[in-house]
Amino acid sequence: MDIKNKLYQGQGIHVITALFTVIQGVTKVLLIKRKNEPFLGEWVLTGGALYNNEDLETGALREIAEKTGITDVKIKQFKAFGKVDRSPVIRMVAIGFIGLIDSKRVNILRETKNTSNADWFAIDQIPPLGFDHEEILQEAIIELRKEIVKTNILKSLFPSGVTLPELQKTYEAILNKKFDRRNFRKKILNLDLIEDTNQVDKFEGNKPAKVYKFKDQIEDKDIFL
Amino acid sequence: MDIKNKLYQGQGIHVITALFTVIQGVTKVLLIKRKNEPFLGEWVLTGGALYNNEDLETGALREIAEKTGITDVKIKQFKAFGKVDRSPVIRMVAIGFIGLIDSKRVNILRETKNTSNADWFAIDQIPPLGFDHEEILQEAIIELRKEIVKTNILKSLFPSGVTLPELQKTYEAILNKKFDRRNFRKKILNLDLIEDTNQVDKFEGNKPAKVYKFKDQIEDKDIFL
DNA sequence: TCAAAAGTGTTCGTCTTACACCCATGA
DNA sequence: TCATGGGTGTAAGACGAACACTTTTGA
Repeated sequence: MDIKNKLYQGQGIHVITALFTVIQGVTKVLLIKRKNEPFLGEWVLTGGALYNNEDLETGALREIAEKTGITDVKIKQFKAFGKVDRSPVIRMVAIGFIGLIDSKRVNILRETKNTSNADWFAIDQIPPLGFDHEEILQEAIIELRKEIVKTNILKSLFPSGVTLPELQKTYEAILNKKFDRRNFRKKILNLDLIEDTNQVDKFEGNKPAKVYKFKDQIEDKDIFL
Repeated sequence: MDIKNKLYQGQGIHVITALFTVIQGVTKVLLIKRKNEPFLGEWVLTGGALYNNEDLETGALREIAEKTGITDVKIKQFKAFGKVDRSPVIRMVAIGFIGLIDSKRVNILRETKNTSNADWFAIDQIPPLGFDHEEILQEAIIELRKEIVKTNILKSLFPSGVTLPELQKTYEAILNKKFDRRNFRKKILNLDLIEDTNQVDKFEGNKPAKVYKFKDQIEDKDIFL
């Protein structure tokens, strides 16, 4: 390989995470306002250039930690984005991740060295985004919907456990669909993603709900049986 | 973005395809013997450096065309591989693709400018591979198994149609599993991937089989109903 | 005792699995 | 007419959808 070959010289890698949360039944994504060129002043997803000394996931987690202070997110790589002109500076390929965090755990850094603002936006009320982040976000939403029915990715949203009614509201928010309570319970328990703790969650004035937690390990289902 | 920053200067992108075929009930992958450093003389998957003027898929297809002469393969991006030390020259991130081709259509170029040999290898008899291609191949096999039950990716293997007994042998080879003939028919037809043509395929000495073809468009199934 | 929210079971239709016989062809 | 391989149906169990009443709690 000739590292001076003009055909492929001067390339770079982005690691970009669509970081979701669910607040009061609304699915939201964290957006950051840029403080530098290119796309100065525009909103983008969490992310940036991958460093030479870190793996893809490590880089994505570093960017998340810089913007949110959160260090224990589960993220999942879902697709690479590499249109020739997706970045105006040099040829950049973006590796896209999704992740979920409990928004109550985050104190969003409103201003950092590279960003002038940050906030949660409902996924159906997204402003114009810089780079190709609108495309990345749309694919991220699809991936998120696939992941929550197959993996324990929602564990990051409920680190201390969740009741089935809460969980149902979360699924309904992310999938944008309503479920019958009885059928939801059967289905979600059949997915083998969560397990009963022996605690109950007391609210005022109504029957306490059982608390479940996401398993640490999910076994893969057989395909095509 | 400071393009001279040492933290992320001097990166590059690989596009790598695990190109599969099925020959007489055996799933095989195309491997190439390298003629240059690094990994001179070692076997690797089809691929190479992405050029600055091409999208990811375009680059992967160019590499396939250079090695096989085939230009109408369906490929699917499935994962990026970015361990810090996966390439010994400069920091390279690989974008992994899978694809299928009918081996009868290929005259493998045994010798090209960059490669000294090329051949099909059964996926359970793979020699040591250069770079991180063993890892890429293992994940590619898993992806292939998922794809053939959800998409028309097998269309490239049977451009002129296929009978159900042929198709069953193919699924059995790729999934490494046997099926009951009657149940296989029901299941595959239910997947809505193929449709009846009104032709039959005559062999000698037995009942002619109906010919089906893969649809061009597969509609996505609802998740979680 | 009431309001609010959680918990639970049954029926029906559809899909999954296991399993055996008939059909069309060329030799 | 026979050997080879292709095509089809049915019964039993599992899963998905629709649907209503009972339980627990605090006010």
